Amino acid sequence: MRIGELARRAGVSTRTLRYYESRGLLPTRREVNGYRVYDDGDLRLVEQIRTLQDFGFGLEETRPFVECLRAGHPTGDSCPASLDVYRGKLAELDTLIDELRAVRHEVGAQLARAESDLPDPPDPLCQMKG
Amino acid sequence: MRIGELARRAGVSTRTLRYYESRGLLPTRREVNGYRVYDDGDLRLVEQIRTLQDFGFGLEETRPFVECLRAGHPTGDSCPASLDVYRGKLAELDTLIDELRAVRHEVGAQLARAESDLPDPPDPLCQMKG
DNA sequence: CCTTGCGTTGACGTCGGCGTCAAGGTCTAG
DNA sequence: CTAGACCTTGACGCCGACGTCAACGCAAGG
Repeated sequence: MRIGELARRAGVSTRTLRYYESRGLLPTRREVNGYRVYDDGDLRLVEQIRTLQDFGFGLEETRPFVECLRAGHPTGDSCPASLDVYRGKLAELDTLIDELRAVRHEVGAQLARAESDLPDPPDPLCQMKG
Repeated sequence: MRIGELARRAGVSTRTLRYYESRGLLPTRREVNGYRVYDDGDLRLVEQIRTLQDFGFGLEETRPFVECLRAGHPTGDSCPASLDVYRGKLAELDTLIDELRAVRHEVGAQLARAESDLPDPPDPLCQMKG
């Protein structure tokens, strides 16, 4: 399989695949003419990367998973290093969510205060008259 | 007051102030020699911008607040446009928080599954022997 | 021979909010 | 006169994950 087919099957662009390769996440096997050649294992690598990316992982954070798969393990998270990344991400998410909730609370309070200072323009069809 | 003093009092860099000006958020009054000149009202503008930025608002989102202040209103959120930004941000935060919680749930599940498949290396001082 | 559809590398563009020079002008104190 | 502390504009750098374009090679069909 060449880069175009892998791209189609993985649902990414060829540019993305070349970028992953430049980051050392994909192997660099070539045909005689210089074309990149891939197999189903490489498809799994890309799928693993995409899954994690969709979760908001940075590319570097996917590296342990990729290396785990390339080492022959059944899944990308069959290795301790991957689990550490999971744990780190959980902590990061917890922190972030807490911060966002605090901000949400703040903004909500500001909105409430501002709304009470400046009551919104009354409905013209249902205006209070006295 | 000139740019350096405003920067100190607002706790930002002069670069930041010039950037705000380039975005049309700060006025462009000058002394005879070309130096920028500011007053306390401008300090309030910068403080308003910083407050919102700390909440995660983009610069463009601070514009209604800034214009509201510059229009002479007592606070940046004394205008309907500002309230709309508040409301939009609240919706955005709610969506984002929900997404992050979903991701957190997913990642947590993956970690649990992977940990059960690959129990962590037992404590070397308390290793099971039989 | 020519087109079509693949592939290749290299390099610049994107987005936000500035940081960080570079090269110069202005004003004040000594 | 000079040092220094301030100011000016302009322009490139940064981060991440690519998009997009240029200019070219390779292979097959008509």
